Amino acid sequence: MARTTREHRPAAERREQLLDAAVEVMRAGGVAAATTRAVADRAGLPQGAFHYCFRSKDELFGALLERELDASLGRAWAAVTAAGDLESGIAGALGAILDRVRSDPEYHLLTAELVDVAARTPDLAHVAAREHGAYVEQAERMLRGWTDAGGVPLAVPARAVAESLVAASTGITSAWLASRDDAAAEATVALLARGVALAATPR
Amino acid sequence: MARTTREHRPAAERREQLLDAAVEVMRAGGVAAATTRAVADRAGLPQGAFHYCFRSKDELFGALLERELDASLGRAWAAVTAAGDLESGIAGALGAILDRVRSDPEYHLLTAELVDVAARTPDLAHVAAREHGAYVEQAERMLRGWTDAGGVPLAVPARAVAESLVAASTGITSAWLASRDDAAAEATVALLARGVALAATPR
DNA sequence: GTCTATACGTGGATAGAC
DNA sequence: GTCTATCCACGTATAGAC
Repeated sequence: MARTTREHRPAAERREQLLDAAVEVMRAGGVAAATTRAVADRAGLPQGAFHYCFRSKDELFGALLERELDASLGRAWAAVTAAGDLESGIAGALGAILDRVRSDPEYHLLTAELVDVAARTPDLAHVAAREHGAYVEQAERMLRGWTDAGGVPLAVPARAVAESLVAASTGITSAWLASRDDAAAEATVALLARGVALAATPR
Repeated sequence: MARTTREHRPAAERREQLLDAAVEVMRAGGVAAATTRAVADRAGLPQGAFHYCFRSKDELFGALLERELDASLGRAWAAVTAAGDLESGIAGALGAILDRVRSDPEYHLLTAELVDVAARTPDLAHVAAREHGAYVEQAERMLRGWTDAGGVPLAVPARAVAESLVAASTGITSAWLASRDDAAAEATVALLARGVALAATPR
């Protein structure tokens, strides 16, 4: 027998429910699949619920973008702790990111698509830019952690090295997502790690 | 006064018209904006014309993907001709790609989105993979051209260097598309070019 | 072969009941 | 605050005129 009434829950909780559901729907079918109906259905809510949690689909989209990118950011360079020399530290970091992508390709395909869409949408462009900046900053912090502790001096600004690492990780990631070629990805990790380390260290 | 009849043109020509129109529509509004109506309108054709040129929207999408990626590929590393040493050759190549992206950001945002969508779509995943492979191959050919001519030996397989260059160019491109930071992008080009050259050359 | 008119489904959003 | 019923615009595809 169908339940006629539904438990009343605070709107904030419903929002989270809907955001979770949106991610699930998008994982399976991409951004285009996330209609208000599909998202609400997945969340086990009536379609109308959508519009008293979010004013519009665009608003959900913005909220989703911020939440997922922040979450993704938090996990990005986290796995990397210690490092012997600079090269193996960088290789470890790039390898860790690659592993995360390999363990959940759909999710990372989704975040890539989200960033693309955000970069095009005027209201959301700043989110993509801010996210990129935060990503670089985190890489820079990681680098400084190593250099301060291990006494490895850099021949170039840490910021520039950080930018290069972010570019490298993005490139490696999207190459793997397109080709699914493990060997090539690992070779690229090794070569770029070696290269960045060499270019960043005084000779 | 409205023209009541329309000139009859061969279907192949209509297809090109529609593909051109699809690119224009997508540049402005992303992949999602490319509805059959919008595309046909932009091409100056009735909506129904769509369906005797393409069996479905998916078919247009596949055709578009192949055409644009092939075109993009043809232009990718073409600007680079000669090079003094390996490092400046690589820097020139990466810089040329960055310039192309800067001169037409919407278009490159679009190709990025197209690749994302293709990678997710089962029927189209092979297109993304093939494109990536072709891209690497072209970079490898460029490298071989330099090494054969200039007598610059490589310490690692040319293929691995090529993979790294493709990853680097992708990463640099998407960083710039997100941040629009010219200085950072140029610094990354320089650092990665230097790094790849150092890592690829016997020490 | 080319084009028009139209059917049918889907999607976003709202008004108002509970 | 929560939910239902419904509106209207849009999107794809087809049937059939020219």
